[in-house]
Amino acid sequence: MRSSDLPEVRDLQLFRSMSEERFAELMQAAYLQTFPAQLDLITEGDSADFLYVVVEGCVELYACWNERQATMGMVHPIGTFILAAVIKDAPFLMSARTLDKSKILLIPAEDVRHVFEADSDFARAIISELADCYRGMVKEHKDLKLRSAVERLANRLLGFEKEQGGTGELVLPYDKRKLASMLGMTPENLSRALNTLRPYGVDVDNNVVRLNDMAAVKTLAKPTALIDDKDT
Amino acid sequence: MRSSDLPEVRDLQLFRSMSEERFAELMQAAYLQTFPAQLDLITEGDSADFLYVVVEGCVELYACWNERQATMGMVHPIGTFILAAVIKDAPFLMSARTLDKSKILLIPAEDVRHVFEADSDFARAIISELADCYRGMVKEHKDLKLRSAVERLANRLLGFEKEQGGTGELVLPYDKRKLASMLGMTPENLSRALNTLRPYGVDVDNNVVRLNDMAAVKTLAKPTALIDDKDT
DNA sequence: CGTACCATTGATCACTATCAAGCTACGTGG
DNA sequence: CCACGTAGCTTGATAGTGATCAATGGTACG
Repeated sequence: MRSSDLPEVRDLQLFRSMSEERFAELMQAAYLQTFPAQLDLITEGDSADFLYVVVEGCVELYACWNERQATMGMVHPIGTFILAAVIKDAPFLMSARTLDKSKILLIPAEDVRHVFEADSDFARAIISELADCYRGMVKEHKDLKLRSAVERLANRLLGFEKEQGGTGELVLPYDKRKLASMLGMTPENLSRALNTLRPYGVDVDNNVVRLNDMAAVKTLAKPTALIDDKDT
Repeated sequence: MRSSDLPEVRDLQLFRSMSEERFAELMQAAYLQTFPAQLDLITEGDSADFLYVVVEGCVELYACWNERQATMGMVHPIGTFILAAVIKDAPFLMSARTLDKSKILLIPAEDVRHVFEADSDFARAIISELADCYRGMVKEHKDLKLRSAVERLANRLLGFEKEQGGTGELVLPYDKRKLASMLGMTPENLSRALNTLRPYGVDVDNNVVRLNDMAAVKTLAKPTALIDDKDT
């Protein structure tokens, strides 16, 4: 791998402030690989051999316990996952699988740890990334702990609508089945929750949702920056 | 504040690897203050002026939304909180209040950010701390998303029993009311959940719990390092 | 054209929250 | 020392929320 192959990766917040040499050192041992959809990349409990960077496609993070399974998050280009496990050299707490055919960069964990010991700019970038991950997880936790299923759904719809341009219309970015798991409910329940929202001007046509009465949805959803904003 | 005043703080993982000068620099502007019980220290949404270190006592982290409230975690000596907000210079996602009378060290956020820019050892220590916080939150989230209330309770009891010496007996470290909120349920429900566990050899006497049949509880609780272990 | 998978709906059940009442322990003030 | 109020815990009754099971219809893909 040469660094020139991946300007988008070089441009990641995480790598932007590194020196060219360090970046080259990291990339030298890295693999860029294309995986088919629905392929298991890592399994929780395994040890962290690589840092993963999603370059194309989409990766689902999920967790299992006692035959149950829950989606913990989605990773889109350009994003990394399992940074914390790599840093701590600790077992993964989550599993990951491709959702679509995906191009993924694998950076040996050893090298990441080595470079972060040597390059304090990289160390600072990691801090920023980890702090973001932490705050994201806190928000997810608040969402689940403080809201009902319908409230979570309404807020998520508002979020999708905003990030898709604020046209009052949105496309569900995943299967309803996946979406349900993300929201911490069953597919049947998601179906009913969408019906519950119809009186609030929410019209569903397959994976297209129209929000005809944003005010009503917001009154129900009560979105707040401290849970629903990606940044802040 | 002089650094010699607080050997325990100096011994924190977070500060251990700093040079004496850097540590002195941090401590110079810091306040060590004693607060009464039930005092609000920070409110979610506020901006991060200080990094907090609990030296004595106990602090509850909690979050609110739409008149609802949930305990997000507890901080015991010697532990820090809201590190991520300080680093990112972002608003708090959680509120904090003292549970008991508590001695707390307040380090100006400005200084923390300054020192972490200058001292790469400190930066690395922050990485380790943040990674721990992140992984802790992932575990909390898995716990809530994958388990029922009784399962969460059973696992928590096993955790308390282990950290209190593994004698088969444990003292509930908080009010049942708080414990319920930590576990994501109502006090009434906690009461009933404890009754549900009686057939599994769980005897409750006020805040003392005896586990007379560890095997039975474990069969129900199915504890796993990937959710229930503090380390790993 | 059939198979497989997803989404929806209905019926039912399990779990959790809410509301109300009563109990106990504790601290205060008479 | 006792009466009282307060707060925390428990229990019962009930309602609400979400999960499970089963059946159906639609759609994509081979």
